[in-house]
Amino acid sequence: MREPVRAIDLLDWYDRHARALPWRVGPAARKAGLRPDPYRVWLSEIMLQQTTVPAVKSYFLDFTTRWPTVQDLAAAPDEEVMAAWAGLGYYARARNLLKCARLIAGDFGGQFPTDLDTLLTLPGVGPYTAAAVASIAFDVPATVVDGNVERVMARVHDEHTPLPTAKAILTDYAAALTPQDRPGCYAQAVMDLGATICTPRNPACGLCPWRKGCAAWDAGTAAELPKKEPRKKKPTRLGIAYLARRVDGAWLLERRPDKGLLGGMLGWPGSDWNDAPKEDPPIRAEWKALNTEARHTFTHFHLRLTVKTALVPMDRTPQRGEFIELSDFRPADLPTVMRKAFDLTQSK
DNA sequence: AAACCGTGGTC
DNA sequence: TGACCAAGGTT
Repeated sequence: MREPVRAIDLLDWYDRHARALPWRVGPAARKAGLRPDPYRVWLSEIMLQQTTVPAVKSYFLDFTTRWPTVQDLAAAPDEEVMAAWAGLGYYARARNLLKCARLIAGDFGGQFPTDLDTLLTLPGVGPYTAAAVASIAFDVPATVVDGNVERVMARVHDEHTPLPTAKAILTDYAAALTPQDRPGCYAQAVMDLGATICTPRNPACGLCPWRKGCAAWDAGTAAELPKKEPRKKKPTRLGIAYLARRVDGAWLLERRPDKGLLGGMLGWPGSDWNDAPKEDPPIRAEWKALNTEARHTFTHFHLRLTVKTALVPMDRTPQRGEFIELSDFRPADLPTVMRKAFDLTQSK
């Protein structure tokens, strides 16, 4: 007979093994009555959407240093925030981040709502993030369901239904376990368990506080759960990027429209990305293709980008984009694919 | 409701 | 190289 899985056992484990993270108030301090700043909880949760903890850390420190409060962030210019987000990916998050910050600073008097329904109305805040903010910042007993929780629940219940079909049942399992006491610590504890013990590969079941209640442990199936529907193969698309350098060192760049891929970000003028991209240089010049192409993989396709360069005189006007002075140009402000193209012009 | 939306690490 | 994976949300 298997023992029941209980929140209290996970909380005891969390009290001893909680990860120290820049946005986290640890279990001891929380027991003393401390809670994290809701602004920092919200900001970290947006950054952590489909993004690893190591990738987020430096961005979180940079954002909270430059914009310590939601009012500071709300007052920041769009371009500065987009540049600060560059490299983190999923740029709609940054656009929604600003929308949300301005909404909170304006309509909400600077205070984040504490209830799920209101949180869900905020741009960029879905079921996971609403539950995370409610529980972690306010100790509302809401249930977080992220990839970690799905994996832990699939294993505890030895659920073989593949995702995403299994999402609803796994959510029910997770909700049934959420305690009324210390829901904020509990939410972080399940995710810590998934991140450090109940990992996708080679789970450390020997160290798991829930092993005695885990159906997959009994069945020996932990490592193969959760099941997932097979993914589609990514097609390869081709493209051309035009990197024009003016004789004074300025670079020709173009702000991308808010909608679509890399929306709102700075980038090199270029062709569409498809099977047969058309030549469409942004300024009259002698273009030379580099011998190496920039390769980059997006969420749903591979890109092979031909990089063309040209040196142009001071008095020539571009048809698209605008020249940015060398002193104002930082490659780190570009999304990664654009930075890769730039890096190719700097090598050798 | 399936498709779209980034990136870096790992195996 | 390539496939998989990571604290999802929007349309």
